[in-house]
Amino acid sequence: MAVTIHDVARLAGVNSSTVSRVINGKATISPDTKERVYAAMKELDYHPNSVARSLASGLSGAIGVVVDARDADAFSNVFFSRSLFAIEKVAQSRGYQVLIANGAQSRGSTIENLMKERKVDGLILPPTTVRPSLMEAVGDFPYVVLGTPDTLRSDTCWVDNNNEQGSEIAVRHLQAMGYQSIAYLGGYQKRGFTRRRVRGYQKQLGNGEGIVLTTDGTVENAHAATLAVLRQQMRPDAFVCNDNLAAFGLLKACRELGLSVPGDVGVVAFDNYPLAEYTDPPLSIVDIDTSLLGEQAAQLLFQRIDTHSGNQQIMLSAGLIPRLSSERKGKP
Amino acid sequence: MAVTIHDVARLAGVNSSTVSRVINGKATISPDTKERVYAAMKELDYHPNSVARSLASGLSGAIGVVVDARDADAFSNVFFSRSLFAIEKVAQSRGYQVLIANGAQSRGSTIENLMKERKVDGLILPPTTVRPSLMEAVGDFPYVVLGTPDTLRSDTCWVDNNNEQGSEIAVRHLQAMGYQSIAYLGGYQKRGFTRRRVRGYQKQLGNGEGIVLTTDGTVENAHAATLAVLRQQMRPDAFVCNDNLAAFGLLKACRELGLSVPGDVGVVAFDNYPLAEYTDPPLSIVDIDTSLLGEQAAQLLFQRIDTHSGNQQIMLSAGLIPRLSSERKGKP
DNA sequence: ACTGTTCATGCAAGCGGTTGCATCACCAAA
DNA sequence: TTTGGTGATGCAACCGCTTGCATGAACAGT
Repeated sequence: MAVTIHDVARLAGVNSSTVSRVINGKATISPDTKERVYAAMKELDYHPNSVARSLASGLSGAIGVVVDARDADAFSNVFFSRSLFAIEKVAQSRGYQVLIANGAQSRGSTIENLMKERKVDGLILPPTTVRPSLMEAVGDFPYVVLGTPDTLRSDTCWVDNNNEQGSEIAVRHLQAMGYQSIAYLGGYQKRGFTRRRVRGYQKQLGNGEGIVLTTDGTVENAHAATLAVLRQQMRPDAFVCNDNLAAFGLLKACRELGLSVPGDVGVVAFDNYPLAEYTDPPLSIVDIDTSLLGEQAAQLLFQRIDTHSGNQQIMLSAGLIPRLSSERKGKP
Repeated sequence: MAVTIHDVARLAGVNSSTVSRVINGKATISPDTKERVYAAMKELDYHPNSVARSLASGLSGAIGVVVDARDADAFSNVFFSRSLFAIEKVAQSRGYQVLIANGAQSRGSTIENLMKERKVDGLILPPTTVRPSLMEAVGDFPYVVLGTPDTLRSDTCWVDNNNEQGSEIAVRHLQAMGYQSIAYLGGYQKRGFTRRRVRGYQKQLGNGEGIVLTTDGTVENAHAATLAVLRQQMRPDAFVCNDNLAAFGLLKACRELGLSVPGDVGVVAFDNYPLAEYTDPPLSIVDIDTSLLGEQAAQLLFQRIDTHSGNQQIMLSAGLIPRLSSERKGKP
């Protein structure tokens, strides 16, 4: 049916193993033969069957990226999507495919199947999936966690940004701009990265200080929570927001109460969504280079696939993008 | 190394072909044998090697989703991400893997390689990739276009939402709310879906009417363009925006000029981004069910994979979600 | 001229499944 | 009993490529 390596070999007058060697370039082949083989391949429009290759070589030629997405919008999360973009880029440059799988909507164990059925040569996992039971099943199969796993083990390989430090620079910035009563808004405390952000916030403020407003992650919730707090006598004059959605809720509450941002209230939010620059006022952001995160994760994964070693933890620093929302207190 | 079907066969005291038949369930096997085989599989923790399976069966067990993404944020595009989510769901229910590939950042022809190297059994393509040259190479390989291809051919299978009708309901709604001079804001005219939206807008207005503001798709551009137009003597009193970003630019311009939205200016935008509900004012939206779009595309693709027939074009209608931004003219 | 290397290539055994055909036991119908 | 059918299973080829080992030619060293 399709053109095979044997057809090429026949046309070039050589053995199929020679053709294979030409394709893979890992043997000495006479220039003359090489040329004939290339000509034959071109003439027949030959494309090697990647499945047969995988079977013979024992490598699937794909890596898997697992997401823990319950609803459709989880995929549009910039963290995931930018990382994915970068991962795909690295994979493509290595001739690898990227396979995505939603860990949340499967019945069985997606991850185990992906590895045990040899569908992928390595995995990029979200921290939520990393539990002892899984780790046992995984064994020394190459994987990298995109984020910090809750159960820290020295043999787990991960890439994350420094959430604690991100909060610290946010708080420091707000303090430098003259804000004195800084609250932390948002996020499920269940999530590891949120806990770390809160910890960084508290650390920077000094012991026991601070107000942490926990929300369920929705804009409404952030709106309601801040509305309540801002009505109090001793209201905070600045907020570090766990994400852009929380900031949106906050901005809305400020508008409703006639509080000016900046001036009355300073705001810094995590994650540089495309729209963050265009809110009213533009949001100051703790920026995380999620592309770089993805790139590093992919590179680390390939290193592990190649060498079955290279156990590393990579922590990237967050940067601050100051915009109007955190301008000096009392200015307008 | 790994457990194979032969190991299972040996333990169960049968031939490997019997084990294969048990796994695939497409032959009569005595209950007794079946049980022994299952027991052996469980005992050895056997997982069939999907690569070997693919080779023997001639099916890769994966579908490919191609994106045309130049920058990292293209992946976070709700259109893409919600569709992808739905596609993955359908694929998973069929035991298929989803492989993503960026058509824009590859050197060679991603699409051709994906099919010719047998990496996928079918493809979901963006309309931008559908050119005659490719179609020839594709032959009768199963694929579905997610969007309307520019070069319409009756044998091309696609799923799209009705962009013309989307504009029409937007205009009709604004008219019903008392707005009289409605402009269309945004979008590269190069993109097919934008052209269709503009066409629908013009059609609903009647011949030759209307103002179309073309932008490069950025918020800045939309901002600048609307700022200029709104300063004119005879300014439009409403806008249909090609996307949420354009609406953001518009809202900013209105704020700066002291125009109230709604009241002075009415706004309806395409695409229901999560934040659209929380802008100031909340945006009225032409809503496209991208999840459904993805689901239909995947189902259609599987139908074609199964039967190599089922040539269809599916067009879904858009709906309107009225919010504050298009409230009655002159109200406040 | 003889032997040891090196280079280029062929041979054939896998990789781990699937599947058409053959086989055999068992049972019903003639 | 003979014949035909049917259900359960084995045999072995095959899917298309990779790779260790064998072979033979060419060449250099002595």
